[in-house]
Amino acid sequence: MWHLYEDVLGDQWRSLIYRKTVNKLRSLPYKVTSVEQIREMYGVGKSLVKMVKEILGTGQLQKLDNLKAQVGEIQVLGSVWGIGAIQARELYKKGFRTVKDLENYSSLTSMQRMGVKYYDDINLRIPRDEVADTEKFVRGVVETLAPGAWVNAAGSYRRGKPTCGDVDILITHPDGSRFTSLRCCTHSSHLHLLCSHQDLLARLGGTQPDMFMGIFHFQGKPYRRIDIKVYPRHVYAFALLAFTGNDVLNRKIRFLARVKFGYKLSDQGLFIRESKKKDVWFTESIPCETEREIFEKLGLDYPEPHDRNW
DNA sequence: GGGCTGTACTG
DNA sequence: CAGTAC
DNA sequence: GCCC
Repeated sequence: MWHLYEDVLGDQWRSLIYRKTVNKLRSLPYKVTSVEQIREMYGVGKSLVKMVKEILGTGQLQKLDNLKAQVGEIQVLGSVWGIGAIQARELYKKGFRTVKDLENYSSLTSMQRMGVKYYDDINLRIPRDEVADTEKFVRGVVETLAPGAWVNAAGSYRRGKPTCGDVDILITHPDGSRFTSLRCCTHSSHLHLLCSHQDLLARLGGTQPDMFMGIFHFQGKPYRRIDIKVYPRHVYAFALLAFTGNDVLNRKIRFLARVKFGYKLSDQGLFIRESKKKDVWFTESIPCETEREIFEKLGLDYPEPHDRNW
């Protein structure tokens, strides 16, 4: 249901609530059999209780069935990488119905084109072993470019998930002076190094040289979504935290950082908000070498990556 | 009623 | 800027 | 959607 709100209706807030609630109920140590078990839960209000009640009673949810019927084929369009709710509806209006319909449509962005081309592969889950192999492979390539560099697969892989939706790789170098050579990793010239192994298919996004978002083809496996990002060492802990996620955890701690401390937390640091009269600006980042330090600065217990699946 | 993370890309 | 993605 |  939250997919519907995300991909078709473009209601990110309902989508978020539904997703959070499903995860919440799923993570309970018992199976929900009565609404009394959830009535008091924070973040579960009248509407959700009602929905759960209906599901428990009838085994289905009318609202969802109606929605599905209404939305029909638009959802498929909205589930393409690079196509959001608005474009999905636009395309539907123009007569497109399936992903295949989009194959020869010229007015797609490069991201959408790739999303269409590899639609089936991209939507497959990736076994974590394969992510580990990919990480190892990238590490090998990077090592030849900048010996001593750190290469870590983040994302759901790092959170210990058995399968992943994409591969998210972070790179840094403990020696700052080596960093410049490292940034080349995401430059097209060095992506060619990866390409020469017939593994990296295409470059996309990021004129900024330290990020790559694209498609990866590895060892005859299906085509996979991969992000590679290069960060300077002094920011690495923040990047690792941000791209390990999950996103709900990020939002939670960023929100807390702001309202409780007046901080701004992002993948590039922890900044103190300064203001004088109307002007607001931020300080240099509070230095943190490790994720643990970041949590400490925010007065939070350190959660292991596998405890960040919110 | 208004906020709900913060950042960067494309077009 | 809107739209999309992470 | 929920919470303030």
